[in-house]
Amino acid sequence: MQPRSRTTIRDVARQAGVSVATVSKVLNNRYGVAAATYAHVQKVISELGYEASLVAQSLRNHQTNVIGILVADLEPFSTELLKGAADAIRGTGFELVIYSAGGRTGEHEGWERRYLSRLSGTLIDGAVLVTPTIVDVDYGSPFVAVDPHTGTSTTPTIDADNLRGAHLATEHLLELGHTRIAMLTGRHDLQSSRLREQGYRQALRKAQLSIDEELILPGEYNSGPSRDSARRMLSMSDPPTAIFAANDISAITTMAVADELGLGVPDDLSVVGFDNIPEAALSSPGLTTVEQPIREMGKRSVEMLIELIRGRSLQETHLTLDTRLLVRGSTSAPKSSISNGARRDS
Amino acid sequence: MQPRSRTTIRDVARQAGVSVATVSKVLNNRYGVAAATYAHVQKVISELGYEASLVAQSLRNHQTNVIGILVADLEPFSTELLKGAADAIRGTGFELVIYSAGGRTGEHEGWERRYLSRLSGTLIDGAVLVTPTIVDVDYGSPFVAVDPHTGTSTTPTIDADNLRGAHLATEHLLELGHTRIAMLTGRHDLQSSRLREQGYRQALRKAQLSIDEELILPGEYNSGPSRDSARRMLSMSDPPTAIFAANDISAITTMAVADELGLGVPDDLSVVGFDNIPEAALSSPGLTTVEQPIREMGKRSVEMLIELIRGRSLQETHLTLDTRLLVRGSTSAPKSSISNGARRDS
DNA sequence: ATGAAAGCGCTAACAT
DNA sequence: ATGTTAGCGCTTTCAT
Repeated sequence: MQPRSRTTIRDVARQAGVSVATVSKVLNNRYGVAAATYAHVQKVISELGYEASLVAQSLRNHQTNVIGILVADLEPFSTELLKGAADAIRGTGFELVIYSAGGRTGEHEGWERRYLSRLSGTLIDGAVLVTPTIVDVDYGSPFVAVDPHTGTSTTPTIDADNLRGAHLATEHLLELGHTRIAMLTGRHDLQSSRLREQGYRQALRKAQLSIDEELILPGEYNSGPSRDSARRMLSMSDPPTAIFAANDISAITTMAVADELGLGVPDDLSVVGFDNIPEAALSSPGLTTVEQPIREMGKRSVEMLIELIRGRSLQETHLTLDTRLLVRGSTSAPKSSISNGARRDS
Repeated sequence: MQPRSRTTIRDVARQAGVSVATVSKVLNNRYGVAAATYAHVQKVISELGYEASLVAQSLRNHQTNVIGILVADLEPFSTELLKGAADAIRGTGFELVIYSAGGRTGEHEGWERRYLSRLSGTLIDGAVLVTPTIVDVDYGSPFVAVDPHTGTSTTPTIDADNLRGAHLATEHLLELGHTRIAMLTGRHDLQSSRLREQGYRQALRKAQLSIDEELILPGEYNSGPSRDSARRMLSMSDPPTAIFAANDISAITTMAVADELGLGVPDDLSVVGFDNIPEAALSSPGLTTVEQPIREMGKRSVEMLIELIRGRSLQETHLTLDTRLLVRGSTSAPKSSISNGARRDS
């Protein structure tokens, strides 16, 4: 019933009455095969439905034409990035395989290391690492980091202008007249998170507003912690009139919490997110957010990687893509702005 | 600067002053190694940061403890499914790699065949195939199909109760009093699509309503075609008061088109989708839809596959999971129901 | 307890 | 034009 094992090049050779070397030549379009033999071997190959084993080829050759992309988990950000990467791979002659650590990254600092060591040099020619924890390691084959944990390094890196984005978001709220602006921060181990908080602080300072540390609570880029923190903020005796969340997941969660507490967005509370994941446009009201060109980041990372694999040197090793503010319905002037008149003065 | 190539078992052996066989024994916790030697080799391994090459191991062993999941593209459905699969893999001792054909499946009927032939028997112990075109092939290693193109086969298959789901959706609209109910169909090459259309037709027939073929237009499970068809429907002289879309993407697109045409949902038009992708809850108004337990499908498919890999026989080879109607804000009684009085009579 | 050697499926250098 | 052979990194007999 079941064939004992997969068809190998030897099965083809035997069936065609030639040597394995000849079959290999046919497979790889090498010269030195008579036209008749070539055709005959081709015929046998398709009859048997034979495909060369990627593994055996990988072990033998050192070019595999496969690139890997490692993500910590499959959430909207990484999914969008994967789409961009998949787009970029088309027509390059490379194939893409994806490894997801399945959110277990907390358990192992350096989760990506194990994967990469096992794969590089053989199965894949290089890899894109999304939010890697370690970057200054020699993995034996080229790689590109997207939104890494640490800032400066010699590793080719792609990120978005987190500092400026956070600045824009906060300024937007300031311009609307808000003065009590809270922040839901991200994952402190990630550079992007630290920069977003920094941008927020800078904008407030620039506006001569004192920073109330009680209004800076952890969101962890995640729904659970964001829910708790949002609830705490909105239950304060003097709650903020606006919240800048470090990513869209946190922002959308915040809107849900506001709704549960009977607060209207944007009338009673303005909310700004960061990322512009597809869900941001669909929420109600639409979420004002800082757009990161996520797909573009995926695309660029693959392009950079292919350059490296081809042995070419990169024009720039650190690519920071622009962010921009996208105003939707979740922000407006605070109701109280009339009573305190703060904005009028400026 | 760059080490010439990756660290191999021979490097470890040389460095530790033992043979490769001994290193291999240490790696695989085999007996027959003195405690002192064991410890020493371990030390060298970690000093060198050595990890065994997956490829070489795969070639040698025939068990790899890696399972593959092949998707045609990364859209919300497959992404949710991947999450379910990633959840299920945890703690099983297997790893998961994902291959995305990147939407190029239209070009090659049987796209999955090539991948699978190249990988099975070596790199992966088995695979989950999402919406595969061909199913009755022997790929040399076990696989499970999710939502395949063809219906009956001996291949282990997972799908949801598409027929019943479509029936429920249509009945819901009928109960609300709609009589002009249009349908945006799916991809005709997929079984799920044909069953959803069939469920719709059955429900109408059961309600003694004649089926107006002009109200059945293609959506292709995709945004572009859905947009065109929705526009056409809603511009008719006698437009439908409700639309059942074969998936949520089509449904959400339909709502956007209604909005553009100045029609309110659900006041002027009721919309029902299918799938309950995360976006369905976020749209405004929330989308009434038929819930498919997508993550559960991913989870079950992995579980089935592991059973097969372990050589156990399956309790049931065709698993059809339940679907249920999820009523949100996008459906209501038609405004015209008062004037035509159709509902009052029933 | 340790090591030498064969072989997984394939390709490439080197015969013939 | 075709075949023989070595070897990619690893595991596993089978000697020692």
